[in-house]
Amino acid sequence: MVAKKKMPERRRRILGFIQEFYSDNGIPPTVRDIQQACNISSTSVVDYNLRQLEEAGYLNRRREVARGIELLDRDGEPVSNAPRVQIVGSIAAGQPLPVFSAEGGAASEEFDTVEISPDLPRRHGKLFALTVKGTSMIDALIDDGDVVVVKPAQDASNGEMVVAWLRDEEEATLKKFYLEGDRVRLQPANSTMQPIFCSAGNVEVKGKVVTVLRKYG
Amino acid sequence: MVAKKKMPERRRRILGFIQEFYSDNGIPPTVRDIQQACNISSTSVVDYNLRQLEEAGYLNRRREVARGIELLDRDGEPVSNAPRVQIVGSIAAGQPLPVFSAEGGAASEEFDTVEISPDLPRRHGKLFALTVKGTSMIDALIDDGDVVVVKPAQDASNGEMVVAWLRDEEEATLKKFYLEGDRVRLQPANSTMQPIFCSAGNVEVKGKVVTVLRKYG
DNA sequence: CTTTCGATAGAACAAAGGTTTTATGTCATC
DNA sequence: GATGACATAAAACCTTTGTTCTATCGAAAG
Repeated sequence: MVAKKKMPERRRRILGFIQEFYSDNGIPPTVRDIQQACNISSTSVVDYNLRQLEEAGYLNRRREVARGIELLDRDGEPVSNAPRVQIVGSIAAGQPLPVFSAEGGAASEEFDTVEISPDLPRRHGKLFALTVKGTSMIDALIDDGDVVVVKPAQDASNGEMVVAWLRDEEEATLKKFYLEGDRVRLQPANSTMQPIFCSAGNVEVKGKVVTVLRKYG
Repeated sequence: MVAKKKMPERRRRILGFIQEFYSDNGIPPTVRDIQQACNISSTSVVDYNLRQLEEAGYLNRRREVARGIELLDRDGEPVSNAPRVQIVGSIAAGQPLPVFSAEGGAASEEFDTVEISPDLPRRHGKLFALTVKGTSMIDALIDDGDVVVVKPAQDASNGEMVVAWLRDEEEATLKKFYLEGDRVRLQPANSTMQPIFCSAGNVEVKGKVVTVLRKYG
């Protein structure tokens, strides 16, 4: 059994950045890209850390090739070049949502991600994902364990599926959004279920649902 | 309307090579990679042709960046190398399923396809997809218009989500499969719904559900 | 207190890779 | 035969980018 030491903070950050950069740009970052993004003073430090990461099996470096960094998965296989979005937290009735740092501040140390279709970020830009806990979204045809991919937004047009935060109830939910006069109708995706009505002031749109990912098996 | 002249052979070759190289290596080729692969005597010739291709909208060059070639599709959007699966038909209660030509003969050029995550074919091999018509699958958390990605199979292990054909009822459905003695329990994904029981002989497994795709907006 | 080791720095070097410059060849057109 | 767009060459040039060298620092080990 290979001992798994805890990875230094900076190293983890580097790994995350490579992932993000590759998703965003379709090509791996250079040593200096990493240096800049992670506030590292010298390229040699980046090189040092990359060597460590390579030895630990997290990546592969093609020598004598520019941008030769290749991320590996846990089986040592090259990671797919499909874009990935971060799972920034979970959503469940009654639980507060995680803070949305759409800008992706220096925070976000967890690099739990899901692979998505390349056309999603192309069409919608920056995205994030939430894990659904529990079956409270069952009326939106979303099951426990499903992952919801969301585009950040503060408002919505009628008929769009949104992540809505109900202030009074202190509850997050996924519903279709309809503004009707001074109140909002939140319609479950499931046509056999009844809508929720509440005052416009009570509804805070957090984002629009782009897709749902469900794992079988 | 922009006149579309026929592209010189060499240029077509270059374009093809870039595509192939990127698929194989996960990073775009350098000017010199192209030069070598296409038997071109000088990098300047490659550069010249790349400029032509860029002007014609086939690709994008990020200046002052190594390996900055980015292929574009007909809409001028970055091309995706994500795999696609064919939508071979639709599934709805009471309707026969389309014939499964798992081998996917040379026929069927006309079919719609959906883009999927690269890890799906990597894990499951050859796949196909079905459009869900109507809300009869609502108990499986699958809505009208959803697309179900399926791996061909003739049998299933307990707990797997399958495309099942019920002989007597002449009905296709999506359920979790459980063989219990001489009968089969078909359990909806939705835990609030009741299972269906029927004789093992009445159930014909057509495939295992790998994922569900739902479009919002 | 010294040694050792992981981690960080700064600077320079060297190879890779994008771009430019200048020259040549081809072919259709007038 | 001259003209000009189009394509090809060879070689140099210079920025980007990977790599190396040497030095420092703190914490754990002896």
